[in-house]
Amino acid sequence: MITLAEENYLKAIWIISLNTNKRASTNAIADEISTSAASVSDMLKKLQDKELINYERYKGVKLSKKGNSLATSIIRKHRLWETFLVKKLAFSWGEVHDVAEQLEHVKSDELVNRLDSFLGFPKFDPHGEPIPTKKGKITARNTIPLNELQPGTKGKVMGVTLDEKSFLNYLTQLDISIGTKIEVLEKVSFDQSLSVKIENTNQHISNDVAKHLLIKTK
Amino acid sequence: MITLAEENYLKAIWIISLNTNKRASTNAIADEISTSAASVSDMLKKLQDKELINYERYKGVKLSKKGNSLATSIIRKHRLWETFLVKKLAFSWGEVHDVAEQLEHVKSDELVNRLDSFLGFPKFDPHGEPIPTKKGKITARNTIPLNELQPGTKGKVMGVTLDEKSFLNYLTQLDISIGTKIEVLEKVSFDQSLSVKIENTNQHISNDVAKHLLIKTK
DNA sequence: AATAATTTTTAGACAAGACTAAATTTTAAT
DNA sequence: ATTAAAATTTAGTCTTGTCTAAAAATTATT
Repeated sequence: MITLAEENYLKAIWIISLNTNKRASTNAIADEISTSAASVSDMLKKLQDKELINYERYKGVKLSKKGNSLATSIIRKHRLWETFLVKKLAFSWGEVHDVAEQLEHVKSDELVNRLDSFLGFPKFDPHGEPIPTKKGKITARNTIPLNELQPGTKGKVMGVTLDEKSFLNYLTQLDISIGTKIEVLEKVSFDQSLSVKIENTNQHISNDVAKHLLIKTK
Repeated sequence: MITLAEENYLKAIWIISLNTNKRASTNAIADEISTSAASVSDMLKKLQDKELINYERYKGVKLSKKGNSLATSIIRKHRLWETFLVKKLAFSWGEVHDVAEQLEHVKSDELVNRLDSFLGFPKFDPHGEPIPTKKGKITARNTIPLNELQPGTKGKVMGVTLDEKSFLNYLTQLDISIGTKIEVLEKVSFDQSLSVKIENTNQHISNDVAKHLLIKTK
């Protein structure tokens, strides 16, 4: 049986590996999970014993096949629940994360699969992140971060890559959500900030915001 | 902050007090929660410190106002989730208990209230048990256990008072569910078993089964 | 290549919640 | 009213997951 704490570690390692493609370091995990490096070290040993990760002292970790499939299923649950909360219970973007963080740990394959079916087997969650299938397959997104777009390009917002309340609230303020049409007008080379047209009104946004917005240019 | 274990204890005490109307004994709690009496003793002290119960050594416990309101909200969550599972995800009676047992511990008032609204503010769960409102109000049922009915009486099954897989599966086998019409034909005084007519076919059921079936005689 | 800085691990404690065995209190039975 | 039985509590351990401080290993810097 896998514990709640173990699940959170697996998820953290999964997320870090996704963003960096390297072995996850002890400190990175400690950071992701908001705990001490010592606690991480302890836990890594336990996960190693259970063969959920591939761990060498001082060298960081990688998920094992078993560990990866478990982590993927947690991500699947998290994103399905977020979809449920937004689509069915009318929560807004910013509010769902904490609740989904709890719901993702409910253990029942039957439940997840029925929820999946109830939602119509969605491929992406409300943030635009792909939802792994029952078998662990993840649909690739053909999108590009807004900050990499050339001036003059038009596209549609397909997702975000940062799940933070303050960020999502700011987007709401800018009138940006999934599906919003956006056009890059000008790029300031000094600070990489962008002038953009959002649904016919001009706005100026920082590179920090732009890099977390996923755009499909068709 | 209240822990998961504490929530389970409060719920156990709530359930025992409901059935007996007396102070809950240490052993009864240990039984309900499948743990040792020693563990219960330990926990009661902690709950006392938090003023969630009213506890005197060797005298059993009663929920405090605060404890009762917390327990009620857990029951509310449990029954709302069971309703969701059956009504929206098409689970059957017998399957929902274990999953609801996990879901009831998810912490978010917003979630519960939206779920309640999504389900149309149901007053009873799939087993016929009343669902406490947001304010803790519990609708009384005007029903009577089947074993207390006189021969010749007709009624409708409104609920069950035992949430056990084997029991619920047996009911399915007998073709009994919420809303089923039932008529008491004869009562065997030796073992209190009953001859009943269920949707036009005659069946014979034990007192043990009958006492857990709630009937509305109109 | 030697030293400094950083990262990671080990050692030792602690809190929550559980257990078994033993002691104590209450209740039942003679 | 004693004694026997049952219920409850206390004492002492154990596991999980966390922490701080100190030690060890790795990486960076001069």
